[in-house]
Amino acid sequence: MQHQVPLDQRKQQILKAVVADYTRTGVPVGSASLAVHLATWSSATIRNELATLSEVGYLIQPHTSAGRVPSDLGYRYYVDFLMDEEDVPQAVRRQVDPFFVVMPTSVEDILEIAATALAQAADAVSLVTAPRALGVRVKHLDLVKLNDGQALLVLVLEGNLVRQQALNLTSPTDQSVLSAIAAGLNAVVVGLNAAGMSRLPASVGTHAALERDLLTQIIAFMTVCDAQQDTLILHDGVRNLLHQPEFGDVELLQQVIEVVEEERMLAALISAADLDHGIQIMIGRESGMAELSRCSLVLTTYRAGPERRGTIGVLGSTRMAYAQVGPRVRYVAQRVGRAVGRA
Amino acid sequence: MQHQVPLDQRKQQILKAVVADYTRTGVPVGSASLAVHLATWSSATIRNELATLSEVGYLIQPHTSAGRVPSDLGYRYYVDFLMDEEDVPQAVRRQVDPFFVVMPTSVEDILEIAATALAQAADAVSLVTAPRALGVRVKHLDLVKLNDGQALLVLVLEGNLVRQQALNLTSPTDQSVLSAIAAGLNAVVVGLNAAGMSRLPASVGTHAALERDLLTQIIAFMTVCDAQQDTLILHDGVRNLLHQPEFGDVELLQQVIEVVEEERMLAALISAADLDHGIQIMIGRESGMAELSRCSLVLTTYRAGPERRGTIGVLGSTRMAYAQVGPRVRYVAQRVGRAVGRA
DNA sequence: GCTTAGCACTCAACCCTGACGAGTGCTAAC
DNA sequence: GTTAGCACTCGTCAGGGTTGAGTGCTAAGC
Repeated sequence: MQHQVPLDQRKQQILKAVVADYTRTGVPVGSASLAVHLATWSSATIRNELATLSEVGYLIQPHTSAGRVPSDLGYRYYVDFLMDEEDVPQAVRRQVDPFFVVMPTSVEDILEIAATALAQAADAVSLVTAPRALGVRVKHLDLVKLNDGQALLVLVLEGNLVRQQALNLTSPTDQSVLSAIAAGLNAVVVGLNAAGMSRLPASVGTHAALERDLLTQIIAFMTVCDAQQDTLILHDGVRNLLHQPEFGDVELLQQVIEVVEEERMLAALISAADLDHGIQIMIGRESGMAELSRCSLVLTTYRAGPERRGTIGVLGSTRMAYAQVGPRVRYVAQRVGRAVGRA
Repeated sequence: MQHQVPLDQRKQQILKAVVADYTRTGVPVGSASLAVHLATWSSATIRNELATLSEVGYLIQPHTSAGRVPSDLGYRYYVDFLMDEEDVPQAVRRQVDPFFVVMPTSVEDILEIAATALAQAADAVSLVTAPRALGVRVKHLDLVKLNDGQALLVLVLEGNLVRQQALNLTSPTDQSVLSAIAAGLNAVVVGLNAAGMSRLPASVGTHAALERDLLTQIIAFMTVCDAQQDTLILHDGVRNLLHQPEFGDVELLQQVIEVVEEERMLAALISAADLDHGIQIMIGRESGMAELSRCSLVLTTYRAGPERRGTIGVLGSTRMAYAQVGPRVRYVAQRVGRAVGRA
């Protein structure tokens, strides 16, 4: 594949017009219809330019006598240099905002709401990951006796993220003892993350051995939480793919839905994404997944604090309206960040 | 629509053969191919019988010169009187069982796993509701201070179902006070459901007013949990619909996926289902939802105790293999019930 | 030398047609 | 009551002609 050939002014205008037209109609765009929008030049001139744009790989002709369609590379050039991002329209804001006025208590609830809101706002499949627990601190913990051999650990993390896990008891232990241990741990453990907890000095007291053992199990569980966090992906809006003509082909649709439902593959993709600078857009084959060769991903980070970040974005056709989708993803990301931060 | 016309022996055999053939191939079945299976009669005889079966509404002819397809009513007759349920094959058991050997701690995790397992086992969309919280008892509760005006209630219900909710504090209250109140409530509240809690005598002690107020909020929240429980539906396996020829029509597919993603509508349907006797099968338009006119639901109840029941089942094409799907749904339901019961 | 009108050419999409065949209903004979 | 035979129906499919959108190329114009 060629790479980022520089374009003169006119070629840029034409490429931009092709993208705009094709995004709107979904039909390969020909020189004649371009000549209407770009009245400065005749269709013949445009035809010549289209030919060179095809040669350098920015446009593709589905067949000899068809119009042009932007290639992945063409979209890439458009996104990098030509796109004018559009403001999020009032109508969309009014659609999104209500989702965030009800104040849910848990981060999970917020994320689920966000997925629904974004799917609607971007008319695509939305993807949302939980804020990375790495660095997340314990707010409170509790131990509930299950039976002689087990106790249930209830962890309240920052963001009111509640996690539970069965812990093994080395010997039968009363609820009162468990409560005492929980109280003792709460005194020292609050505000620490997994790393901080493992640096705690050995405890003293009547139940030191048991306490130490439980703490080890708790630290292990927190590490598991960290790892799990990365693979959890909520999604919504598969229905939005269905009314798009490019997914009229059921084969294609099936592949995409399988990837979305499988989550694992998306998780790998998303965690590999480099999100430090605003929005990341992966176009077509750039994702590296054959199944998504006709799809693009628009991802960004939401921030609910210096160390609490998650990923949110959409998966849609390569033909999506990037100029609209980007800002909308950012808009929802901002709402989510704020909501998660409050929680 | 006609209703349940009784059939003689031969018509029953023919109807059964039509259902079997059509379920296998997805193609309207003609008299000739039936004559091969039912060697006792000639194709002409069968043709006559097919004609009467069509007249009474059990079969449908897509067009004049096509074979026959079972109508909703035909499937109903088949399911009620003709179907021989098949044992769940070893292969499927071996596919399902591993899902339930890892012991997750929370009911939610089990349900999610169950959805995946059932989707795979039945090759359809699986639907799982949480066990109804009505009658579910509190195992443990805890109060965590959020800020001067709010505390986080963490409820551990039977089945290690953890629920959290922000409660309002009438006045700024220290964590130590909250812990004391939690301890006091734990002493009286454990083992009670919402109804039982509202019958508690007025408490005494230093924080009686606050405690009373919080208890009211807790009871309100538990009631909300009860209601929410009914509308929560997990689903998995939308991908399984895609490789079925009847959903080659994207229109149809879109409607079905919309209903599944919407959840609300399914929740209404499921809660209306009468599940006291084993398995309930809703065929095509029996569900009353136009969008699902080409789909059937096979639902059953899983039991994790006398008062802890949820619904599990599948949504698939009307052309599904009822004789296989029913037992598989029951099989997974049994596993789920057991797993939830242990939790 | 860049632009553009003109023109021949290409090729998917569409429609029409006829052959095919799966399947039917009816009739008459067994 | 059953069945062989037959005319009939109608969807499917392949072939063929037409259409039209769109191209590339060329030659004339500015």
